[in-house]
Amino acid sequence: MSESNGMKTQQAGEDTALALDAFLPYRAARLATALSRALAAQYEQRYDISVSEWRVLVHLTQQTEISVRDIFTRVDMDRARVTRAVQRLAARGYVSKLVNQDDRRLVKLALTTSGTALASELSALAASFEAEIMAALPDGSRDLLMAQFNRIEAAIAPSQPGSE
Amino acid sequence: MSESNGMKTQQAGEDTALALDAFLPYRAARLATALSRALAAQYEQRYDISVSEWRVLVHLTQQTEISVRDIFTRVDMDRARVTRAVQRLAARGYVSKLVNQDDRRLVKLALTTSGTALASELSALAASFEAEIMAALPDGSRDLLMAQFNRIEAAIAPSQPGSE
DNA sequence: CCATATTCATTTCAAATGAAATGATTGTCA
DNA sequence: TGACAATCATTTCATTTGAAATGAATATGG
Repeated sequence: MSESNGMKTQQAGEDTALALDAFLPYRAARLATALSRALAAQYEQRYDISVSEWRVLVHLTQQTEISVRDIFTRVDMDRARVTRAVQRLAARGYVSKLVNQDDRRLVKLALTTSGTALASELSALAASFEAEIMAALPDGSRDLLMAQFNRIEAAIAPSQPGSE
Repeated sequence: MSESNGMKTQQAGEDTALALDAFLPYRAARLATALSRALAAQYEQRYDISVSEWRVLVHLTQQTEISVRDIFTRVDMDRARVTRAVQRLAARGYVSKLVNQDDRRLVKLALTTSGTALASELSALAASFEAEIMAALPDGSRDLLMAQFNRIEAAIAPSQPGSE
């Protein structure tokens, strides 16, 4: 680097300073990546599963015979990401992918036997990971947090452009 | 697609099902991207500023004469991301970049006059964005949320491998 | 019916990302 | 002092990402 420059610099006035540490969007992002990293550390190498794949697996645990669209509309991933996660899972035999004969544009996804087994292990891991964290919070924190999250998401949604 | 396959599929047992909608890491990630997207929609095209750049700008608002390291250790971005955000901001005259003469490995970052002006506008935008959301929550929710976030992050940290 | 629009899943392509390599500088300690 | 380690910012490179293009299938409306 060598850009000796003569630009004037200036300290921001106190009035305009935003407290980043108390700014919700920033803190939410920081929390999310911290949680995601810590959890992923527990399964990524052990099971060779990415976050995207994990989400698809868990989603298939809740509902089977489902399409790519069903997943990405519910799971905060775009089409491409779901498609790619499913490809990797199918290639490894965890997920079966069939054409829906009622509407041949749709794909019919389901866990295979080994996929079900894997999802069970991952779910157990995830549950205990979360339990460990919640243990550090007062009772009832989980419900309170979820209620707050719901309200925040609801407050954002209205101004959002149509979901697609 | 044509992989007609004969894999057996199987519905996961109820006992192993994880409620994704009540799973903290997932909900935190969903909340974070929703907030980030909604906020970014307000400044990205208008000011042509990315999320990374926004974070660097706001951080420089809090503390000036700072190094790349100072930022990425506090702001949940890796070195490369900070370096690149700073490059773009410097190229556009919002940030000045000088060599720290006390330790010539370090860079000395500061907002320029126009950078300060931009940061002020962005901070105001961010504050009102957040205020609008918090208005939808009961009084005291912000402090409660921050306290919960702090506790959760603290609960994660111990098991984390060294910060680098 | 046929033409056109719409809805899916996938692929393409450019941009963003982050881990590791690099080069420059400073610290350490024998 | 002089070798070696450590630290910092940047760059490199392979991977991931997501917006838009594509192709296939279905819906719609004349």
